[in-house]
Amino acid sequence: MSEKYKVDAIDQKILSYLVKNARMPFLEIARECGISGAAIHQRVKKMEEAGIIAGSSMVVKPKALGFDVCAFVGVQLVSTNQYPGVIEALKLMPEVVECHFITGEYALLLKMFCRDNEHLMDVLVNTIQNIPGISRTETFISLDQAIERPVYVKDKSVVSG
Amino acid sequence: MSEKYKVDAIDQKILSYLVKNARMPFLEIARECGISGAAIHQRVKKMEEAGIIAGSSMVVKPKALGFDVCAFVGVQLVSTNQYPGVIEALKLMPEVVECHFITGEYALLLKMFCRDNEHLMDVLVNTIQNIPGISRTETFISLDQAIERPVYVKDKSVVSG
DNA sequence: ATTGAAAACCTCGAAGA
DNA sequence: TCTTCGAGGTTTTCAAT
Repeated sequence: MSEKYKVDAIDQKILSYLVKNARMPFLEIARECGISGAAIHQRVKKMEEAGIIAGSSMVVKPKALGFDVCAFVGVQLVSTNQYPGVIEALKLMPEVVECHFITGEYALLLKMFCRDNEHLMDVLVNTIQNIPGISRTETFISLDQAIERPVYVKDKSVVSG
Repeated sequence: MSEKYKVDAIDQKILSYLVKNARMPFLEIARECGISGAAIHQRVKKMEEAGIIAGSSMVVKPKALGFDVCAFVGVQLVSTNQYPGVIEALKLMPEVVECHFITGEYALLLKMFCRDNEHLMDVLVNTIQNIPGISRTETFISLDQAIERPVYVKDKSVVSG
C-alpha cells in the first residue's frame, strides 16, 4: 500500500477499460492505448502493488444468490472509542458488504444483503444488537436500486473535459 | 434478463471464485470444480445471458483517482411520482455511483464520490438541488470505509453450514 | 518505462454422447 | 449438460533499449 504511485493519463485510460470490464484482454487495451501488451501488464501489476487496484470482481445480482433484501443500517455506538471491536464483529457477518464511519446522527452506516425480511430481522435483533458497543440502529430497506456503477474514471485521452 | 436460470452448487462455486477475482482463469476454476474448462465457460456464459452476472470490474481505490470524499446523501422528493426524471438526472452525474429507493425519512439514498469538500458542496448546491422534483437533502460524509467486499457467495462444496 | 519475441497457457466454438 | 479437440489469442517473462 505504498501511496507514492502517480496515476498518469495512460494508467487512467487502462483503468477506464478495466473498471468497465475486468476481463478485457491486456492486448486489446494495448491496441487502444498504442503501447505494447507487456507495458499494460507491467502498469497493471504496479497499480496492484501500489494498492490502486484493490482486486477485481464479477458483479453478481444478489437476487440470483437468494439475497432478496438490501438494507442500509445506521448504527449508534455507546461510545465512539468502542469502534474497533464493533468493526471486528461486523466483519464476521457475511451479510455486511460495506461499513462506513459517517458524520451525523449515526456513527456507522452499514450496507447489508439478506435473504428476506425474516433474515434481516434476525440479523438486526440477534446479531447486530448483541454486539457490545452498539446502542441503537435504524434500518432503511432498499426497495429498488436505480443506479449501480463503478467509480467514474475519465479517459483523459479524449481531450474535451 | 430471463429470470428462469437456477444457480446450482457448481455455479455457486464458480461465482465464489469469480466474485473474489474476476480474472481467475476458467481452467483453474475447472480444476477446482472437477469439470472441464469448456463447461465453466458455458456456465459463465449462461449466467451472463441470464443477467445473473451483470459484468465485472476492477476495484479501484477512489483516492488514487483523486476522489478523496465519499458521501451518502438522503434525498426527499417533492412528490414520489416525480422519481423517473430525478433518476435520469442523477444518472448524468458521474459522482453518483449508487441510488436506492429506501424506506424511511428519505425517498432516495445516494452514494457519491467527489474530489474534495468543495466539489461535494458544488454538486449538492449547484446540481442536485437544481434537479426538479428534489426538495431537501441531508449529507452524511464517509470519514472512513472499514468494510468493502462483494456479496457473500457460499461455496457449497464445503459441506459445513 | 518500454519493447519484441517465445513459451506456456487460456478461450471458446464445434461436434458428439 | 457434459466432454474432447484445436486454432487462434493471451499472458508472462526477459534481455535489450
